[in-house]
Formats: sequence, structure tokens, C-alpha cells
Amino acid sequence: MPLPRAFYDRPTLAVCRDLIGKLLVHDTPAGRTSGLIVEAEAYIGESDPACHAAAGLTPRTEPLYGRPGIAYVYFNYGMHHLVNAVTEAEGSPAAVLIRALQPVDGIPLMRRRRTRGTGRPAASLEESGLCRGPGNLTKALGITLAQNRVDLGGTTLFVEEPGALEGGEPAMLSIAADTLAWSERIGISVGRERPWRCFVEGHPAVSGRVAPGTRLPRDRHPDL
DNA sequence: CGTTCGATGCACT
DNA sequence: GTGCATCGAACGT
Repeated sequence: MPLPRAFYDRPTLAVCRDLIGKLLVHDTPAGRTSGLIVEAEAYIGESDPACHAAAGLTPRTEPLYGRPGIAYVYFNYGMHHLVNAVTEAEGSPAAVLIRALQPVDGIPLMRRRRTRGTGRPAASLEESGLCRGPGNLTKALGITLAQNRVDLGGTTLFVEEPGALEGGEPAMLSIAADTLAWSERIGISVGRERPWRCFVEGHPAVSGRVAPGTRLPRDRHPDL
């Protein structure tokens, strides 16, 4: 069952934190791909210089101003799609960028998508690297601009509480409470000082080189 | 290890 | 024309 819209109709940092450990699912004719969210970033309001809404309401940023619980997908650097979950009340532009997943369903399909077009053998891609980084995970899940504005409470692209895997073992990874941490956001040129990136510390699928300077444990966040 | 740099499309100035 | 919420190969320590 997808998470209800009310989940997204909350302060963005709380949504960002609570998305960690949830399952992001994309169903396509080629099959289902899914993964547990292990890294996400908050982009909040027109006063956040790294948020696209800093440019105001434009055709591109319109989804950010829309209903909470829809996807905001955009194309960037000429080659990567990035997927966000829109948060907070309608008219209040904010979103959470999904940056990394631990693959769960459709791993062979993820490998085919990641190596499509490249001459690279699919076997060379480690499972933990399939959805490491926001551009990589959209490629592995087949998310493109066609998914912009889709309802994340719908039936094709959605987020849900992880259930048990087929083997009976829980889909949960080792997210002990004290391994959830906050840091500065990655890859932006402005607004770096805000510690609005949430991730599972030490998880192999988390992107980003070394541990950035700030590191705050779960629920010890100054803005939360 | 580390850093640099090219590939590439689109929104906005 | 410029600047990206990127990635990975190719270099230099």
C-alpha cells in the first residue's frame, strides 16, 4: 500500500527523515524494480538557494508548488533524470530528492537498464552500485520526465512501507536508529551550509565520497 | 588514494 | 550563452 498523501503534507525535513527505509517502487511493462531509500535530501522553499523554487514559479518548477505526494522529475546535466517527492502544503514549494536505494526487486532489469547503450558487461555492476546516486537510481528504475507529476500514492510509481521478502525475511536493512545521520547536501554550489541530507551511515549504496563535515545523529537536527 | 574533465539537454538570462 | 540537485573515465599523487 502506497503511503497516504498526509505523509508528504508535513515539514520537509520530517518527510526526508521518514523516507529513509521506505520502499520506492516503479512498475513498468518490463517489470517491477524497487529499492529501499538509504539517502535523501530536502529542498525547501524559495528562500533555499539550492531549491529550484528559488527561481520562482515557472513551467519547470510548477510541480514543486503542487499537491504534496506527487513526483517532481527533471532532467539535468544533459543526461540524468532526478526524482523528488513533493512535500508540504500545496502552494508551499518543497521536495525531497531521492539520492540512493538498496536494490530489492528487479535487479537483473536494473542491470540491463544501467548497461544499456554502454559497452559494459552487466555483471561488472555490483548490486550496491545499481542505485547509488540520483542519476543512477532513475536509470535503474526507468524513471524519466514521463513520471513528472505522477501521484506517488498511485499504482505505477509509489512509495510504501517495506514488507517481507519472498524468503520470509524482512526487507529491512540494518538501519539502527543511530546509523541515521544528517550532513550537508551534495553536489550543490549554493546553500551548502544547510544540513539537509539524510542517509544511512556506512551503507554501501549511499553516494558521496567521504563523510562530509557536519554529521548529526537522528532527531538531533537543529531544524527538526 | 586524490582531483579534473568531458559528455550532454534544458530552463532561464 | 550560461549554469546546473551528475557520472565515470582518466589522469596525478
